[in-house]
Amino acid sequence: MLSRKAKYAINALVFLARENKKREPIQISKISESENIPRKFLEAILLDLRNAGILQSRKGKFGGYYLQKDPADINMATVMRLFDGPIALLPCVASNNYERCEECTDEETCGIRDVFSEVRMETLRILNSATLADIVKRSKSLAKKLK
Amino acid sequence: MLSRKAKYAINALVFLARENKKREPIQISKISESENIPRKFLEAILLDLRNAGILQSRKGKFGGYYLQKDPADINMATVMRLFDGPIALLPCVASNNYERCEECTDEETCGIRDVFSEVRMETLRILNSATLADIVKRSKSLAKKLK
DNA sequence: TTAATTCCTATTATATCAATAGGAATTATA
DNA sequence: TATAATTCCTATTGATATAATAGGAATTAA
Repeated sequence: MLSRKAKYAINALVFLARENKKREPIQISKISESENIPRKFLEAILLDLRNAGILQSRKGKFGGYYLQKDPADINMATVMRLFDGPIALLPCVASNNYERCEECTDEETCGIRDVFSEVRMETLRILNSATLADIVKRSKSLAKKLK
Repeated sequence: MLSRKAKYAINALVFLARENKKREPIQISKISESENIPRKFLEAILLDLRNAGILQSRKGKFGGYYLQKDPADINMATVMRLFDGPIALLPCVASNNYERCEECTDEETCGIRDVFSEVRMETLRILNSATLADIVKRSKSLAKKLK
């Protein structure tokens, strides 16, 4: 499961992509209320997103947060890695944060690794192409279907 | 990432599928040494697998554990759920353990949910068909390629 | 009776998660 | 320049999960 941090981050980002096309500073409290995220917790999350170069901020009165990049250039894999670490389910199939499994005797012929490497590939295929823009589009398409 | 419990469980099961076709009781210490899993920790894991109906045990002298079912009928999704809970990355896309996301206002048009529902489907497609038999086969096939 | 084993409960140490608290620093504007 | 509104930053907390370990009861084969 995603941590709450990661889920809240995604919700906040999608909110900004959808409601703040002009990229003006939006206050934490505004996002917190709209997306039902505890105020102080969100504060820490947005700070992390800023330090990662995903959000920009303006301090002081009328300050707030806005997207630094185009919504089509921010994807779920990036956000998830930031808060929850590697996407891979085993350290030995991570390609960013690769680590050998301590208990493993022969990585090259490991059938378990083979399976989880496949899982990682498919998961990344989806998460890399799931950008904020894509998610907003999906929402609209779902809303259309319903009416 | 999988917990160590889940990873150790998988390693132990694959070991039994590969090395114990006759399904005789194999002692904890044997599995522990072969697979480099802490003895006492493995003990608890095997007990869980037995309580879940995946392993059988015999007590007393010459006792031990062996597979209860055919290796083709034990898959990764089942084992992972047992130790690490739902496969889904969001509670709202789990179909076994479904739960509404507290903060969510409109599940039906949620683009995030749409993405993670896709991830879950693809992941389960792979994990459901990744049986112990399949994994042993993959190992052999990898070994063949290497020589 | 004994040795070898699983079974079961409790305990521990560490880390992670989910959040809260409080105040410093910054900024717009009246 | 004073003030109100905000982000920035560090520390703390309580709860839960993780990764084990300990010790002995119960069971079984010989």
